Amino acid sequence: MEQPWSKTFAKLPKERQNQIIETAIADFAQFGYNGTSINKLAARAGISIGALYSYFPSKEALFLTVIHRGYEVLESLFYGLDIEGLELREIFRLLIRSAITYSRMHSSLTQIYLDMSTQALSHLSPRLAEILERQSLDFYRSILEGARDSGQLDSSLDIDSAAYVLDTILMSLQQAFASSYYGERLKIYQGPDVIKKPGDFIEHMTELLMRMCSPET
Amino acid sequence: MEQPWSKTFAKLPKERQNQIIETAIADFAQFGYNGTSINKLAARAGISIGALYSYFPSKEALFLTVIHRGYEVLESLFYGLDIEGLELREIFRLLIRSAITYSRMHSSLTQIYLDMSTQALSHLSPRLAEILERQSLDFYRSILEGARDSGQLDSSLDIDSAAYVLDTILMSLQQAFASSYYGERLKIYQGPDVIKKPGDFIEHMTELLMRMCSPET
Amino acid sequence: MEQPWSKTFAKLPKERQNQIIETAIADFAQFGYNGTSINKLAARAGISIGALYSYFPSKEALFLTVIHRGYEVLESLFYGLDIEGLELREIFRLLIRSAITYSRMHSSLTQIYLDMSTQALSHLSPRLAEILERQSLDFYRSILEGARDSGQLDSSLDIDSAAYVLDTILMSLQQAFASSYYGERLKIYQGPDVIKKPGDFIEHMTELLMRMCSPET
Amino acid sequence: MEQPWSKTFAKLPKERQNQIIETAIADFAQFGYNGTSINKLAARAGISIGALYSYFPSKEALFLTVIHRGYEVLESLFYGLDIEGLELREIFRLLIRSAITYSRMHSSLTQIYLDMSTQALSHLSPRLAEILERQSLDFYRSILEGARDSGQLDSSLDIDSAAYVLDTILMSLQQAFASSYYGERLKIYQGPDVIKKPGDFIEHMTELLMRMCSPET
DNA sequence: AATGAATGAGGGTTCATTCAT
DNA sequence: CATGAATGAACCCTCATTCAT
Repeated sequence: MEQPWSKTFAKLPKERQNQIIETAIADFAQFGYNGTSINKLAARAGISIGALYSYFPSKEALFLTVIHRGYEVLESLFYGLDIEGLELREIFRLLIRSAITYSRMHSSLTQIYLDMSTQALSHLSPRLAEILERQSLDFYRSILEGARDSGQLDSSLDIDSAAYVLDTILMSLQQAFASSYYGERLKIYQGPDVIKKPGDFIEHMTELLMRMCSPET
Repeated sequence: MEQPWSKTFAKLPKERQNQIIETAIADFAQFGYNGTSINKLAARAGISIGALYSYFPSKEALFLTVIHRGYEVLESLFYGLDIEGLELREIFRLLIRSAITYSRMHSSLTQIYLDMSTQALSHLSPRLAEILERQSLDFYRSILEGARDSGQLDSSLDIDSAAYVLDTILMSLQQAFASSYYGERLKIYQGPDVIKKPGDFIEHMTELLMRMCSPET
Repeated sequence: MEQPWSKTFAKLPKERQNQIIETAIADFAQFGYNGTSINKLAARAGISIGALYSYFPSKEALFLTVIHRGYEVLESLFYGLDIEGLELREIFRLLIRSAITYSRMHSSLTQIYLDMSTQALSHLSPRLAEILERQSLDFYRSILEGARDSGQLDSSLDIDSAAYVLDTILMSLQQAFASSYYGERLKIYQGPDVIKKPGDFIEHMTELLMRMCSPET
Repeated sequence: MEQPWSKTFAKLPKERQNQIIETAIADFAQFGYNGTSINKLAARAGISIGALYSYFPSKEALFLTVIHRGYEVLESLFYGLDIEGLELREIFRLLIRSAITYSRMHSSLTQIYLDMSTQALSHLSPRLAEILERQSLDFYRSILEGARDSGQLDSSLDIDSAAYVLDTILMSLQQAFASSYYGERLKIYQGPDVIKKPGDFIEHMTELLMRMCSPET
C-alpha cells in the first residue's frame, strides 16, 4: 500500500502521530467510516482541521492509514507468536488465545475491520483484502504444512480449505470479543459467561479444530 | 421485535410495501446505514418523503423493518429445507449449498447484515442478535442433536460449540458470495474461480465439517 | 438552454422568484462567481440554504439562471426598440442611447457578463456565447441589411464585420457605464464628465459609426 | 504604481523572478483572481509559501505585480512598433496584426486583463485603468494626430473618440484571440475559420477603421 | 392519508496568512 | 532569508425530519 499519509505526518513526533491515529481508530471504530466526522475527530485529537488535512489528503487517506496501522499490529502479533516445536493442539490453543487477546487489546481495530468489509467501502476491498488476508493465509498455511510434514495433520486434507476454516473461526472469535453484535451472538451460542470466562469455550474450539485436522487413528 | 412500521404501512397493498422495502434493501446494502439518504430512497421508491415518514417514524425504523424482512426470508429458508432422513454429510452439503444460493439470491440482505453488525449500529445489537441468531442456533442444534441420536455425531462433542462453528462457517460463505471484501478474501484462499465454480470448495467444506463431527472410527 | 432551475422554483410566486434572482444578480455582480458565497446569498435573499438548493441544484445552476434572466432582459430590450422607418443615423443614436440606458438600469447584469466572459468560467463559454451573441448578431445584421437595401449603407461593406464593430462598440459602452474599470477607462479617454453627461460622446460615436457605414458621396 | 513587491524580490535573480511571475500569470489567467490558490501557486512555482509572502505581502500584491509585468510587456510592444512614415491604412493593419500577435503570445496576460476589469476587483480599478489605459490613449492619440496633420484623417473628427473606438476594437480583437468566450463570440460573427485564418477579417477591420477616419473625398 | 417545500446544523475540504524554526 | 507547519473561518452542499397544504 502506497503511503496514504504525507511527509509532514511522517516527520511528526511519534507521540503526536499516535495521538492522532489513536483518536482516528477510536472514532472510526465507534461511528464507522461514514459516521465519523473529520472535524470532530480533529478537535478530539487536539489538532486543527487544516493540520489534519496536511497530514492526510482526505478522509479516506486517514482511514487507510488506520488500516495500515492495523496491519502492522497484526503483523507484529503473528511475528511474536512462538510456535516453534509446539504440537498442533498447542498451536491451535495459542492461536485462539491470541485472537481473543488481540481482540481485547485492539478491539477498536477489530471493529474497524468489520466496517471496512462493509459494502459501502467496497471500492477499497481488493486493495485491503490482498494486504490483510494474504499474510494470514501464508501464516496459517505454513502452520498446517508443518503439521502435515510432522504427521499431525491428515495428509488427505486440502490445506487451503483448512486454512480458510481456521481463519474464519479465528476471525469470528476476534469479532465476538470486540464487537457488540458478535459478542451478543456468541453469548447466545455459549451463554452469557463466555466473554468473561472463555476457558471452556477455548478448549472446545481447540478440540473441534483438532478433530478437523488430525489423521484418523 | 415490536413492529417498527406503522399501521398505515401495514394497510398498504403488498405490492407497494415490497416496492418500498426492496428499494430500502438495495440502498442500505449499497451505501450502508449512514451512507443511505432517506430523501433519495423515497424518490427511488416512487413515494413522497411525507409518506415514507408516515410509514416509518424514522430512518432507524425503516432499517429495522428491512432487518425484519431479512429475518422472514431466513426463516422461510430454514423452513423450506427438507433434511428429513438425510445423512449428516448430505445435510452439511445442503446447508452449504443453501447458504451460497441464499447469498446469491439475497445478496443485498447479506450485505445489510454486515453493516448491521458494525459498531456504529451497536445500540441495536442485542435486539437484532437475539432475533436473528437464536433461530439459527435452534435450527443447527436440532440438526446436530438428531445426528448425535442417530450415531452420526460423536457423543463427546459439545453441541453448542459445534453449532457455533457450523454457523460461523455458513455465515462466512454467505458473506463470501455476497460482499466484495469477503469475496476477495475467499478468492485469495481458494483462487479466483471459486466464486463461479464452487463445487470443489463445497466438497472440502463438507468434508471438514464431517471430520469435525463424526465419531472416531 | 435547458432550464437550470427546478420545478419547485418555477412554482414559487413570481415575487419570491425575483427576490432570489435579484439577490443573486447583485451578489454575482459585486463579488464575481468565485467570490460569491451561496450561504451568504441565501441569507441575504431571506431563504434557507436548503431551500436555495432545492431551487437550484448547484451554484453554477443559479448562475446560469441569472444569465438566463439577463438574456430575457436583453431580448425584451431589442424587442422594444422601435426602429421602423428611422434613418440609420437615428438608429445608431438610439442603439447607443439604449446601451447606456440598459447599462444603467441593469448595471449588475452587465457586470455579470464581464465575469462570465472570464477564463475561470470558460467551460460555460460555448453555451453562453451562442445564446447571448447570436441574437445580437441577428439583430444588428438585420438593421445593417435594411440600411443597405435603402441605400444608406455602402454596398461594398462586409456586413458581418460591420455588425461585429457595432456590437463591440455598444458592448464597450455598456461596460463603461456599468463597471468600475471600464468607467475609469472611458473617463481617461473622454474626461470625467462623460459618465454623467454623455451627450457629446453619444454624438461622436454616432458620427463615427455613420462614417464607417455610409456610402461615399 | 508603487512597487507591490518587496526589496527581497527585486534582489532575486531575474530567472527566479520570471519563474514566479510566469507561474502567477498562468494561474491567475486560468483560474481568475478568486479561483487562484496562493499555496498551490507557490508549489507550482517551486518556492515556499513563506518565501512567496516575503516577496509579496499579499495575494493582491502578487496580482498587482503581474499586472505591472503586463504593463511592461504592453509598453515594449508599443515601443517596438515602427510606424514611422507608414500610411494610416498601414498603421491600422499593423495595429490589428500586432493586437492579434500579442494576444496569441501573451494570451494569459490578456485573460488576466479580463479578470482584472471584473467588478470583484473594482477597488483596484482606478489605479489600474490609469496605468494601463493612459499609455494606450497617448499612443493612439499621437497616431491619429499624426494622421490628421498629414491630411490622412478628417480634421473634423474628435480624436479622443476615434482613439476610444480604435482602442475598443483592438482590445476586442485581443480578447477574441485569447479568451474562450470572446473567441466563441468572434466565431459566431465571422465563422469558425476566423481564428486560424484571420486574413480577411483583418482587412475588413482595417477598411472599417479607414472609412471611419478618412477625409471625405 | 399524502405531498413535498422548508429547515439549518453539519458534512468534507480549501486557503490566505502567520510564525517558530 | 527561507521554510512549511499550523490555523480555523468559510466554502459548497447534504439530509433527517417537520409541517402547512
